[in-house]
Amino acid sequence: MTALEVACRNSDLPLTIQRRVILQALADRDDHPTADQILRQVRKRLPEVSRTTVYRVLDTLVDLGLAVKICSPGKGARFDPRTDRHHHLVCLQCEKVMDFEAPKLNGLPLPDTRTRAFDILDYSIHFRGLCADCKGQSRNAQARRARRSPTKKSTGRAG
Amino acid sequence: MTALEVACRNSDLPLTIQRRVILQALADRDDHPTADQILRQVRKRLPEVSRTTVYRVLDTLVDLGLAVKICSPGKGARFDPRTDRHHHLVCLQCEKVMDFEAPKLNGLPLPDTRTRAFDILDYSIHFRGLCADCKGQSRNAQARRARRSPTKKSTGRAG
DNA sequence: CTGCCTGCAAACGATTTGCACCAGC
DNA sequence: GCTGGTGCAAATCGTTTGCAGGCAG
Repeated sequence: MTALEVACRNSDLPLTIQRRVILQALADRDDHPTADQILRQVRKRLPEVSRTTVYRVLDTLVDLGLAVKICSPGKGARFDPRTDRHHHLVCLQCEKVMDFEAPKLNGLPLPDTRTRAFDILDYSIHFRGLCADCKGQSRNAQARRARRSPTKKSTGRAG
Repeated sequence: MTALEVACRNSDLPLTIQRRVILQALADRDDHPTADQILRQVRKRLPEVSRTTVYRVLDTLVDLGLAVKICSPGKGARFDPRTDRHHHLVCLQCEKVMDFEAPKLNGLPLPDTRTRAFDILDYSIHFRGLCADCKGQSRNAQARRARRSPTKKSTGRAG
């Protein structure tokens, strides 16, 4: 938790209780929670905390480099307490995002983007697929199809 | 545009004007537009089209495998007409997402996720950094800091 | 003709904003 | 004590839903 103190001092930011507790709540999880999930967890310690503050503080933590807002297919923003290089398993069906360690993939050469005038600072690989919970069920399209016409037995594409 | 006809026939879906035009609008861009951006573009051809329909059709196109909902750090869902393997440059500041070709990175071995019970179907690499427009300006944190206290000259961390 | 798709508007959920008060430095 | 962070509630933005009529097959 010293990292927060250092970062706040460096940036001339007051070190509030909320910032402490929210960072702690985030650090305690590895499931890339949304702001609302953090809110619920934070309220166990600080029942008074407002949703607004959670949003603002999470934003601040990202600024400070203590957290990362991850890329996800869903609608709610999600945060990751890990700022080191790591990768993700993204379920195409339930949109869950899991951390995935693949040391062999941590040393890829950063491609040359000079022609694009883009400064690459880091990378992460998104492995898209189906998580354990979803893979048993059915594929994306099939699920939706079924939902739309439950009585009609779809002919093909069972594979 | 035949792909849409085939897909609709395969799935017993009517081939509506809206589906044609929305897919065309998406296919015409490579900037991973949001539903709203698509809406604006589609209305040039079909002024009557409703926002709802755009959302629904984009969803359908994803089902049909004619588009992909991409992972992005922003709040609005974004769609990609490309379904083949490719990678992305993600600007940490403006949250723009650009396609990035890196043939050398298209053949990575899919890691073994049996222990995680996760079926990997594909992957894509997110290169995070600063785009041309943003890199001249300032780093993420600095930009926000400046916005908060415009008069105060931040000391350090220029690197 | 029949059913699904579309358009409308309202519901809904996530996030932001303005303002008064309180806490950290 | 001053500054700016926080809490509240309302505004805003993105997305979804229920229903009536239109169009593709």
